[in-house]
Amino acid sequence: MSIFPKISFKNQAFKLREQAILDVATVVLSNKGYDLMTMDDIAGAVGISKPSLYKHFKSKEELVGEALIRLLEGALDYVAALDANLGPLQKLSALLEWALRVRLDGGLPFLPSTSAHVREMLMRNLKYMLRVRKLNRQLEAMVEQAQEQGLLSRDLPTDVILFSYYARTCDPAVEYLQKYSKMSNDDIVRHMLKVAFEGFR
Amino acid sequence: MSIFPKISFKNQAFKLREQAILDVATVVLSNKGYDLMTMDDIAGAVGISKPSLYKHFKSKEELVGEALIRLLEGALDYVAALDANLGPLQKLSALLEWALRVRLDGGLPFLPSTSAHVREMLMRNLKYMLRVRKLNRQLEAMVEQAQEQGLLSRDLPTDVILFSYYARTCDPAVEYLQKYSKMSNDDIVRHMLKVAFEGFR
DNA sequence: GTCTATATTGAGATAGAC
DNA sequence: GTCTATCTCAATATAGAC
Repeated sequence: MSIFPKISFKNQAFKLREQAILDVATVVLSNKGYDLMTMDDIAGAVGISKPSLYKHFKSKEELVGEALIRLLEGALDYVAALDANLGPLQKLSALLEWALRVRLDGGLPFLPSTSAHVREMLMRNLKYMLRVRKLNRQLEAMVEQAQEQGLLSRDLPTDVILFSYYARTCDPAVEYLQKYSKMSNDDIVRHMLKVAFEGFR
Repeated sequence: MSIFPKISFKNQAFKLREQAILDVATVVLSNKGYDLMTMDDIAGAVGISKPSLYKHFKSKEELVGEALIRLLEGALDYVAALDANLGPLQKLSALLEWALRVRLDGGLPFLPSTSAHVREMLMRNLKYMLRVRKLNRQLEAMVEQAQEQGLLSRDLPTDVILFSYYARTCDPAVEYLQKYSKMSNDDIVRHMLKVAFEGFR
């Protein structure tokens, strides 16, 4: 007659709700952005009260940080699961495609470069920065490799390519195409990849 | 002994201050974005009180709208002043270069696609939308011409190119390069143009 | 742990004296 | 037209009952 099962069950429910909160936060963030997202929005959409929400996350900043960390971990997992036989360019292309599809499905862009406040907040978030740096190291290595193999322009500095690559993961053209063109998601992804790697020409 | 000169002089000073306010708003907007920019910031930086600021602009939305309208008019003037002998691709390149330099000098990006609130506010701003549509018509014509002449990819739909073109004017890679690389502004512009038109390869 | 009700703060906007 | 002082309201965060 241990009481552990009950506690464990409660914990499990708690964890599940935590994921539900993060899911909601992700959608709201991607729709309204950080500043316009309110804790009332989140609590209301999840179907709990605000104080309960604060039992899970002690501040708005922490909540948003965790949502972004989960996203980064998704990216890191995706990279880790990539076929080791793929070349650096294929990996870069695959990850960009993944990021675009996540966004088209209502997910978040990496690196919300939007608000100075958000950037600053994330820079103070060690857990987040750890993952950013890990992902960045891997991407930088891929870009350098691809440049060495002549698959990416050697005329461009590595950081120009790398920053531009990040920028493509949050390219606003995606939302505009989704909203104002009748294109399928597959077509949007295909075209955005082409523009990123080949340019307008 | 007409009183007109005095009134005219006052009016002139009023107009001058209006420009000063817009200058300040432009810088603050580009640094902190819409949500973090406060009317206290603006009043403080201009050196006037908040009620005086509200004599010039009856709301924050109107102030920001006017700042963005001034920017768009700069772009329209720039396009109008372009050598008529230039081809469509050269014009597109020149305008993108202009936009990047404006931003590197502390100016604003076109189309602050950042916040849903800002987008919505601008859509309601007829004066702003009038200029957006005018600029958009001209750019669309250039892209179509360039595609017909085979200077831009004919595989890509026109709106993909057009939206991506807009996105390059507010590419966050610019700020990252400015902040984290030791590159000169000229080099940043050169590289960003190359990435936009030729892609990473 | 969950809720209702409330404290607190920050920022847009204005009243009213000069 | 300009300012000081203030209003108002929305949103983060919490106190306290159950």
